[in-house]
Order: sequence, then C-alpha cells, then structure tokens
Amino acid sequence: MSRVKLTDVAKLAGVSTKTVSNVVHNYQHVTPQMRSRVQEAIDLLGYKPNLTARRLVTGRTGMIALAFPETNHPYFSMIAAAIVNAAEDRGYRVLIEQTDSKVESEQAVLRDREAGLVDGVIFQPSRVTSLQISQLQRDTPLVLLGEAAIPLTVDHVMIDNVVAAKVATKHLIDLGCRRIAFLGAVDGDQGGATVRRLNGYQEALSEAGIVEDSELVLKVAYFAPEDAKESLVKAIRSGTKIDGILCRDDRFAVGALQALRQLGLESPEQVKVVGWDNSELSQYSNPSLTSIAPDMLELAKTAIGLLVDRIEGHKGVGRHRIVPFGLKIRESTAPKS
Amino acid sequence: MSRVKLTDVAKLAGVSTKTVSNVVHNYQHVTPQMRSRVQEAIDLLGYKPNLTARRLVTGRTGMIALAFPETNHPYFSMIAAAIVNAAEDRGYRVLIEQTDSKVESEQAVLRDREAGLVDGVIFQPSRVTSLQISQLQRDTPLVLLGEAAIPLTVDHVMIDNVVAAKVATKHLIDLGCRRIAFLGAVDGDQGGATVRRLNGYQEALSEAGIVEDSELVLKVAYFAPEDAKESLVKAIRSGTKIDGILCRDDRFAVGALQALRQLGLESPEQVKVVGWDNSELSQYSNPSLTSIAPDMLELAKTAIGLLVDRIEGHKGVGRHRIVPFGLKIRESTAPKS
DNA sequence: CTGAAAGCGCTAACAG
DNA sequence: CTGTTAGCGCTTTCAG
Repeated sequence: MSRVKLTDVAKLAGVSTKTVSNVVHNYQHVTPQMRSRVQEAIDLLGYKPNLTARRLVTGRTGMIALAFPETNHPYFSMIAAAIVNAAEDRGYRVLIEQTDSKVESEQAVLRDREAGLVDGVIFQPSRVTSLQISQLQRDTPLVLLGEAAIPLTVDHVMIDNVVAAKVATKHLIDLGCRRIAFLGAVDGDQGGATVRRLNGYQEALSEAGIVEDSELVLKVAYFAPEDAKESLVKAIRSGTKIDGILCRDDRFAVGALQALRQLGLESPEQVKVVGWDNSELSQYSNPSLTSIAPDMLELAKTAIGLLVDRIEGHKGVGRHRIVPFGLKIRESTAPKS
Repeated sequence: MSRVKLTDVAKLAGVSTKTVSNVVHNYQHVTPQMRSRVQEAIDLLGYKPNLTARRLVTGRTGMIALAFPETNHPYFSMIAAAIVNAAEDRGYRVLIEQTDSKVESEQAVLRDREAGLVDGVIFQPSRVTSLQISQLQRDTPLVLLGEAAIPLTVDHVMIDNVVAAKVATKHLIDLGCRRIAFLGAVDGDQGGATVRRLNGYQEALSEAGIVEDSELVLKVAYFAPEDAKESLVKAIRSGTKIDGILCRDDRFAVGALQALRQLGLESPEQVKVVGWDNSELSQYSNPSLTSIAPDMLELAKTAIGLLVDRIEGHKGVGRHRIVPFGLKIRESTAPKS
C-alpha cells in the first residue's frame, strides 16, 4: 500500500489535486512546465495512485472474473491463457475462479458474488442449467462459454460441436473405419457438450450409410482417463469390434490409448483415435492424437469482446457466437512415418 | 454493480448504518430482533456490500496476485490450482498474472504494479536476478517460488532441487544405468533450477563412483519438448551411449520419449527416463513417466502462509522454506507389467 | 447496544 | 488552463 497520496504530491508541487490528477491521466490541456513540475514531485515522492480509491469513484475495476471447473486441466488452462491475453489487450486483468464443477460454487458465481469486485464475468458452467442461469437476475455482465448450458438471454460463445463431431467422425470414415465407437457418455452429465458431439457422430454415420450400433456408444463413469480406459477395455473384452474411436475429449483419448496398449492393439494400424481439445496431451501422447482444435484465440477474443461491450453499456438480447475449429491430424489416425 | 447501498437498508430498517454494518459483519452485540429486522431489509432490497468501498476504508483487498511465466503449462497450471485453493482456505482470492518470462513483465510485477490492487504477491521469477529483486524496494508483501532467483531478503519456497536430482539419479543407478544423460541445460537459462538439478545429478554419479562424461550433459535450445527431442536424437546419432536420462522437466521427458521412439529405442528396456514435476504429461505419456513430484499442496500452503503472515504485519528477514517431494515411479523406469 | 459523523484517496463537476 | 469542492459506499471511533 503506497503511503504517499495525491494531496502530498499536490502540496509538494504547489498545485491543486486536480492538476496532479490531470498529469497522472495524461490530459492534454496542461502546460509543459506544469506537467514537468508535477512529474518531478511524483517521481520524488514515488507516488502511485491508489487503485481502490479510483475505483470507488469511477465505478470501474478493470478486472474480469474467469470462472470454470478446474485450473489444472489441459483445456481450461488453455482457455485461461487465451483469456488472460485477450483481456490484457483490452485493458483488463483476470481473476480466476475455480468452481470444481460444484453446483453451489457455480450458483455463487451466477448470483453476484463478485459484485463490485469485477466489471464482468466469463463463465463456463458445468452443472448449472440454462433455466437456473436465466432466472438469476444479476447486474454484472456475463458471458458464457461451452455447451453445458445455453440460455438464450445471455451472451454465449462456443464452437459448433455437432459439426465438429461430424467432421471428426467423417475423417475416421474416410480412413476406412466402419466400427466407430463414441467414448463416451458420462453418467449424470446432462451437459450439452457430450450430447451434441454424440449427435454429430450419429449424423456422420447415418450420412455415410453406416448403421448405428448402440454397443459402440460407450458409457464412462467420470471425466478421468482411467474411467475411459476401463470402459473401452471392457467393451473390447466383451467382444465389441472397434476400428475407430471418437473421444469426447483428449483425456478420454489418452485413456483410450492406454486401453489399446493394454489389449495389445496398435493405433493407428488397428484402431484409429480422435481426441478433442487439441491440448498438450494430444500433442505429446504416443501415438500423438488427432484432435478437434477449437480456435482458442478467436474464442477468447470473442468472449472478451462481448463482455467489454456489455461493460460499456450494451443492452439487448443474448448474442450467440460460433467460433471456428479445425481438425489437427496426428499419428493416431495417420500411418506412422 | 449493486444499486442498493448500506444507507438504503438503514433507512428501510429505520436504523443507523452502523447497525446494518454490524449485522452484515455478524457482530455479536446485536439484539436478535434488531438483527432480523435489518436482515429482512437486506433481503428485501437484495443488498450486497460494495467491496471496493469496503476496501478503501479497510485498506485490505482480500486478493493476492500469482505471477508466473505461463498459465498454459502443466507445472504452472498445477501451481495455480493449488494456490487458488490454498488462498481460498485463508480467505483470499487470486489474480493471475502471466509474465511470459519477459524481463519487463517480471520487473513490472516486482515494482508495485499492483499497488493497492492486491494485498500480496506470489511470484515465480524466471529471468529477473536475485540482485534485481532485492534492490527494488516494494511495499506489497512478496513470496518467491522456484529456484531461478533466491534473494536472501525475501520469503521463498521451493523443494530441494539438489537432493531431488540426486534421488532421481540414484534411482536410475540402482536400476543398473551407468550411462545417464542429463537433459538438459538450456541456453541462456541462468536460472538456478537447472543448475541445481545438474549438481544433484553430478553428486549422485560421483557418490556412486561413476565417472562423469560431459557428453552426457545435453544442451537444449529452449524449453519445448521438440528442442529436447532434437538434442537427444543428435546426441545418440553421434554415437553417445545412453541407458538412462534425467530430464529437467516433464516436457523434456516427453521430448526424450519421442526421440527414443524415433530412434527405435525402447523405454524402459533400453533407456530409462525420469521426468520432473509429476504433471499430467508424465501420468499419461506412453510409457508413463517416472517423475519428481513436488508436494504441491504443501508448497501452496506454505507460500500462502508466509504471505498472509506478511500481510498481517510480520516483519523480519526473508524466510526460506523447503517443501518435500517424492519420486513417483511409473513405466519409464519400471519393467512393463 | 445503537446512532452520528468523520474520513479512506481519488475523480469530476463547476467555477474562475 | 487550474483550483475548489462534493461525493463514491463503507467502516469506525466516540458518544449516548
């Protein structure tokens, strides 16, 4: 906490606080000699403005909160990095909030836990429903990420999961796969992401004239690679034939790779695998993983853009933005070189 | 920004602001009927205290900044998660600051860029030197992480890198390795971490009576897996025999694994590999990686503890804390099961 | 146990 | 172009 304040500088320079404020804020209409005199006093005293006081009067904090399930997750740490950068470009700083996917924490984010702390919130829900979100009235601007809940009334940014899943599935089909598994549906995950990806998967199959087999839609106990691995091992052991796998995310894909290894199956030769998120995990696994790659930069820029609009007073209905994605092809669907 | 303020509540409840403040803060000496009357008004109006105003008068923000090179890095995202949790336990929230390992950004963190914004700063330097840190006088409490710079005057938390490197190296020696490489020394990295790890590696070798071979200390261009891979490939191609590798971090270890694969060498059979950080990368690689596992919980708890001490007024010389680590043994140094 | 009043440090009308 | 002054919303002595 800086001890020296605006009035101290004003006193030393023999001017009013307004003048000091003017030079601190780089206002144009200040005579050069005045400016340099004041600047001298500032440097001499080592004056630093008290941000809190400034905020109280301006009403702006210059901070936004980023709330998501967990920091230590390949996808979310990618998001965090991108958002922090995008926010910086717009002159904002980022407060990180972990919800641990707990309903109470998510609701705390939604109701204005941050009131007066941040100018706006970017939130990737996981448990809370669209209804709950739209019912809670809040005065801090909010932008939603992901596909778990998409209330029409709130600004929202995501990639088109159905299309992405179709692209990924089609990639497997084009490579000759005919027994493509979806890994996987998580118990109690009513979030929209998995469902959308599953839909895309099914659409791609049906468009290719491949008949669906419900055995190929694997259930997974929870979001850990171990669970995915277990599920896949069980399926294959029980006789389900699989030559391609579309995974819900890279963690599941890594679990799939482990399962294949344990079963003595080669990837990509015997089973081709596609992950999702294009996280470090997919880049550095063995084999490296083909993965759906959301355009994180665009995602972050768009989200921050929408939020800043709102902060600056934009009113109106929820805006919904789709950002592009790519399919990053790696060893798990390509012959080894 | 909440529109309704303390005075509104006071007016509605027909009491003074002090009384409202008392119930908001759960002070003991308030008659139950008073309390419930005020609470009613609060609920009715949907009053939420303005944090900024509170701060201005208390001088405390309830926030700490966590500054480190990059959010999207397996080790730092682990740290972030741990710190966020530890901070929460002590009633603080965390502002994330990315320095991108740039000297200017690091210096900005050091001089009180955050003055009045946060109560304290936890900082993992990478470029800035001990001297620079101790020279800059600052009034916001600071706790340093890592081994890059360790000025005696500042609180500091780390694991004992020399000992950890010795343990890891000894593990390889015990497994029968005699040609153990260190991967690697990064150009222009005057940070202490690598040097300390290298020292521990050398000590372990010498204690085991293994004569050092400078060819085995590999240079790496930068901190990416690709660079580590390239370095290792080159070394082995040029005829250097290697049967074990101690890697500076998990990213390098992943690069090592890629190199071995490219060269047709099996791990752990032909070359055993030890990583560092125990990040997700080591857990899910193939083979999974034995890795030095710093006790992140303890690290975070200790750092937050020291910082909170300072915030609460602790004066005195820099305190230096060593937190424990383990060696998590995985496939890369164990026979496959 | 509760009320009145004095600021926290800064900004921004409004005058001059 | 610069000075005066009234708050931003809250906490907190100090009386009552």
